Amino acid sequence: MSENYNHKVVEKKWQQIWDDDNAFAATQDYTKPKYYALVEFPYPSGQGLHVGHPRPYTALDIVARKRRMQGYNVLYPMGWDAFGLPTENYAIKNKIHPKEVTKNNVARFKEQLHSLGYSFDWDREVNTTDPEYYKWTQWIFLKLFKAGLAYKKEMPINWCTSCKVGLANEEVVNGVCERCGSQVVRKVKSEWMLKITDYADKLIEGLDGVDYIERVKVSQKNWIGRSYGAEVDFSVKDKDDKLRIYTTRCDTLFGVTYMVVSPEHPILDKYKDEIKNWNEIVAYREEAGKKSDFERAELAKEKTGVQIDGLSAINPVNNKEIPIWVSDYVLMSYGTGAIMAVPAHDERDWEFAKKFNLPLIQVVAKDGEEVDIDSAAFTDVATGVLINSDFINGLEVKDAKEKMIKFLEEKGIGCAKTNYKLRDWVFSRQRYWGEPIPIVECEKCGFVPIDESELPLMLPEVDSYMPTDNGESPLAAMTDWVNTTCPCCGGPAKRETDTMPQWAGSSWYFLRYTDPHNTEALASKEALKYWLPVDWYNGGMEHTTLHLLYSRFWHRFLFDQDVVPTKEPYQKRTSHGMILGENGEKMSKSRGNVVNPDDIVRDYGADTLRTYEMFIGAFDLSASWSENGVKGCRRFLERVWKLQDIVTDEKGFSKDFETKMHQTIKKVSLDFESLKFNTAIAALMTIINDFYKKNSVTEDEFKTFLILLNPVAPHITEELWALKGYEGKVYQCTWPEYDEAKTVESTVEIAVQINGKTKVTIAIGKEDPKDDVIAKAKEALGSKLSGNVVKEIYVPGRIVNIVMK
RNA sequence: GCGGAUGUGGCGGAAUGGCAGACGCAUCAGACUCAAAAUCUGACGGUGGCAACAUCGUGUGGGUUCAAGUCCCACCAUCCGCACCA
Repeated sequence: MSENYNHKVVEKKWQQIWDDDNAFAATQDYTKPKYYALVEFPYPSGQGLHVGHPRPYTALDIVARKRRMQGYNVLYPMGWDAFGLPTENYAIKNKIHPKEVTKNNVARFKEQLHSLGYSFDWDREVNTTDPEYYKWTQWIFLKLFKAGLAYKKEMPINWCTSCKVGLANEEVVNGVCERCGSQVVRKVKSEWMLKITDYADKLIEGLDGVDYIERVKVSQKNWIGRSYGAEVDFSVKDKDDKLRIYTTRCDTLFGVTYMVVSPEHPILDKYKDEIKNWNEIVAYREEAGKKSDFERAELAKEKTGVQIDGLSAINPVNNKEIPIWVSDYVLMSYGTGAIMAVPAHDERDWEFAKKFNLPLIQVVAKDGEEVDIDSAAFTDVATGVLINSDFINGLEVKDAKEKMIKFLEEKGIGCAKTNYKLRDWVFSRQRYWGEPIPIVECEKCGFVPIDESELPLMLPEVDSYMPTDNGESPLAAMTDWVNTTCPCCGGPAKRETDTMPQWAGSSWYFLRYTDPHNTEALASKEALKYWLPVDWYNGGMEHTTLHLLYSRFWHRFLFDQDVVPTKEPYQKRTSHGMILGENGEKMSKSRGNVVNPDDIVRDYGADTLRTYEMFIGAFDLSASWSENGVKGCRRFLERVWKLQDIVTDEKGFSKDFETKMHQTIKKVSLDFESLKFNTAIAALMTIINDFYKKNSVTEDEFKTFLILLNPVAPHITEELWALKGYEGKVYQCTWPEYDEAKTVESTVEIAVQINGKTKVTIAIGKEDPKDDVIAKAKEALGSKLSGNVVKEIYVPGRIVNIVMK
């Protein structure tokens, strides 16, 4: 009889052996077929590993281990996204240098990951806070700057009152800080910006060539928010001036009954002396200015606005005079900050017009029939036909748009225009623990990049990391660091004191893994050419419009700069669901439902944790933790362990088991590829139950089983392999192939139905002719078969259905 | 409001249009044990029946089909994004 399964001894032993063997290092042999599997590197927080981390890590560990056994040179790396606020806050609170905090946290994380038996190539570990790493983050920034894609701009930013830091639009969720949940207010600051908007089209088009789950593609497209329309100039009456608007419905120009400008629109100040109700306008503007964009949207239920008394506009297509209003439903940050209002065919305009009693003119009719526009705006583009619109009358919306644009362009009063919801990326953070921005400001030369040879621009030691209320980075107090000379003219200059956001280091880390110790370049051309693109990248849905979009932007830029060989960084993107607490709620300290993976590894073992997290349910859906479920997986591994007692010396698969073995190999192989780990494990559970039923396992059946289970539970399978004295180690084995022909049973049990309802089952030969099967079925049905047979259906190897009246 | 996803036993979840509920958990019964735990064996959607069996059953209502959890139409509920984007 075998000894008991002692996971503590077994797991420690094999982790040591893999380390000693350097078993999972990617090789430099660029002639072998490669496979690059990637999971998002973690932020090494003080809390240590969360039970949610192992889900994606195990999933791709399974893929990586399987690919190695299939002969690929596999790169499955891990690193640390270690800059960031929590570390800095912890450092401030406990008066330890963030560097130290990071070091300790990384050590803890690494130990935890190690205890889970992942096949990461630790020789390629990267850390975004390492100067040898952020040297290249800064280098990329300089490239962006030199390409004109990084610029500094005075602008209202999202300011988190608690973190005391500016946030990117993507980091503001429901009007509060994505990280700490505190209120976000507007604050005008001079900020570094990255022109991600220049890449909007490329980021949309790049999605066509990659294999991302659909919802990621959809979200990114929506976030970029491209729309095709036209810009049209309306002249201001009695002024030599124009008011430019953006519209996606230039076909409705004849239906314009008024215009609306945003409260921040410059035309207001320009003509303030002629605006009779200036006081009223100023009051409205102040009221609107107090609200954040979010609040404006929140309070959108009721439209507000003020008519400008003293200014009016002329509709360029029919020269009609129309009033101009000010309202905060028009945003300065989108389009031109001014709109033409067509209340008959736009819901917002309709609402506004109803409230302020403005006229409606119907210019689009449903299939040519006028509709009732007093009860609702008519916005259906598909069935719309133009009316009351002069030269575009009778045209469908699509054609009317085209003709109108042509007209506008000929007359020089408008042109086709594409717009985006995407804003440029606010890249400055008023914090210490981030990459210094390698720019100096010279009184004479303006913003000047420091020389590449000066990189890395090291983060200096400071006395206090405390963020300041005045919105300046703690670095600003370091006068001897701040004051420098201009690389251009040699005169006095000041260093930029803001640092980069956390998203900087994570926007290119996957490139560094390909060649992490390179001191000449971010990675060698050969390494990049061989390893890129990442074949499979798994990460959280929450990064869809942040990290994933940012890194695609940087990568595409680096492609344009001829630094990287592919347009897109990731060939395939999948996403995992969250692991919730036992009560179905999100795990959190305050809810008291947090599970610590260390406890599970200690009590049940890493293999059990890995198996459980893969068995818990569909990979892309969230799943609730269940301690009983963990026990069930441990029980399964116990049964695997005891299998060694019934293994024989017999080679090959036993005759009656051949089909089952091939079916299982097929099922497991395919399921691992399509993230269906739960059904793969179920198949392994099923076959082990069958092993016990026949009460013996041949050597080859056992070996095959161990190899199939190995990616999920690597330690126990290696140990059993060694205990049996089989040659080599499991991770060095070749992944078993299945023979399609042998997955098919020669005799099958099929259902016999009458009118679609199963009555009996019969065993038939797979190749039996229809007549024989029907005859057999009728015989089995016996007396149940009474009445007129209308139709006899036989789907080979599947089902018999007798249709009766 | 727009977009996306989900809806199947007591629970987590399986099902290329072809025997709904694989696999696991929980529960119950039996074996082993002085006893318990562990382990092993068996039962396990509802209703009726001692039973063979019958009948209903995959969010709701229609439809297509010999056959629908699966396909089509219309709804409902929950979750997640986005949200005055002209």
